Order: sequence, then C-alpha cells, then structure tokens
Amino acid sequence: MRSLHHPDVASLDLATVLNALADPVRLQIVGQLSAAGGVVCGGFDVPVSMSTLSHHLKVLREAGIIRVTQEGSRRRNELRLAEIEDRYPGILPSILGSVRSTA
Amino acid sequence: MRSLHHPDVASLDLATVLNALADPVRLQIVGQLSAAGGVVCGGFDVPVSMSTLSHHLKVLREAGIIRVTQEGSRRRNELRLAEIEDRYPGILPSILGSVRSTA
DNA sequence: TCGATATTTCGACGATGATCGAAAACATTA
DNA sequence: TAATGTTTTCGATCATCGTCGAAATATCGA
Repeated sequence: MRSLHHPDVASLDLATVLNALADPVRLQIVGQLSAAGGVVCGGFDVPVSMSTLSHHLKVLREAGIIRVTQEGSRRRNELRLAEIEDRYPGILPSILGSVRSTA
Repeated sequence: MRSLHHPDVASLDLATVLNALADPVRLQIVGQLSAAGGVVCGGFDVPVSMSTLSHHLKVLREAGIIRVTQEGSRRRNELRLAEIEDRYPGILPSILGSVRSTA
C-alpha cells in the first residue's frame, strides 16, 4: 500500500489544526477516538457516508491530529495526543473535555 | 446605531467557536486583543483591507469570542475571556498561549 | 448642519469544502 | 487466482468563505 504521510510536529500550523477540529463530524470523530483510547478503526458512529468519513480522516491526518496505521485489511486511527501536547500545550485536552461534555 | 448582537454563553457552539479561530487573520486579531488587554479598536495590524477586517470581527463576535461596544465614533473590541472560560475551560488560554509563541 | 473620521454593508469574484455514489485500490482468505 | 470485505479516490454538485472596492451608515466636532 501507499505509505500515509503524517506531518512532523514541528511543521504543524495552528490555524490548520484548529480548522481540522472546527467541524461537527470531525469533533465527533476525535471525541470517539478519545473515548475509545484511539483504537477505533472504521467503526465510527457518524452521520455521513463512508467516502465522506474517509475525507474527514484525511483532513485530520494531514493536519497532524491523528495517526493512521495499517492493521490487516483495516486502518487504525489514533490521536497524536502527546505530540500535539508538546507543540500546542493544553489545546487538545481542553477541546476533548468540551466535546465529551457537550456531545 | 443598530445594537450589536452577542450570543449568550449558553448558546455557543464548539465547532463555531473553533471555526472562528481557525483563520490566520483572526488568530492575529485575537492575539493582538490578548496582548493589548482587549482594548484595541480598529487599530489592528492585519494584512487585509478594512472591509475584510470588519468581516472577521463580525465572525468573531457572532461566534461569541469578542464583545464589541461603541465608544465615541469608534468601536472597542475585547475578548470574552471569562465567559468562554466558563463554557469551554482551557480552550482560549491554550490557543492564546500558542498564538503568542508562534506569531 | 456640514464635514471629517470610523466602520459596516453590498455586490461580486475566485477558492475551498462537505457531501454523495460509483469505481478503483488494497488486504485477507478460500 | 478468485472472492470478499475495507477503505480510498474520482467526479460532480452545492454551499460557504475570504477578499476587495465602492457605497452606505454612524458619530463627533466645528
């Protein structure tokens, strides 16, 4: 398979990161990833088609928020929690906290 | 003058708030508001025209991030720091911290 | 009231984005 | 290799967004 590109932490852009999180569906996705410990694959509970979900996961990956790894015939998505915390301290935890209390 | 609408804290939407912050120019604006203690009016240092700046301020206001008050012939813009902190704890401080260290 | 200053609104334009279904690509197993 | 299940890509559509200049609105001072 074609290797997936994950931006280095140092090259992350704050506006890009925030933009990736500024969508209801993507907030659901990161919320579910956070709740499931980042182990969920394609079993997200989102109100969009599979192709649209794939698009959102790509946005999150290219923004540096999630890491995608092949696992058999599926793909595992996990939050890059520690890395983003290193670059933008506090942002992801506070958003995840609000996501979980709101959704 | 027509009274400016400011959404109540309880009616804020997380995706809307994040979307309002997910723009380079608007990040500059909130960064300057934070640095100036939220007292700056139309004297922002941004690389866009006056009408575009006005548009960005409207987006921030309608998202609930800033409060705009008339002050003579000018308008004062200030961050709704405490209110947003009450609704979404940690988000704005962490973003402001990253904005100031990046910009 | 008139003029100057500050800000917003009004089109308009080009770019980006969310969405879908269908088709293609990939990985596993028979 | 063929069949199956999972995910992505493609092409298209419709909506939203950032930007500008010009015109309109609002406020203050002479």
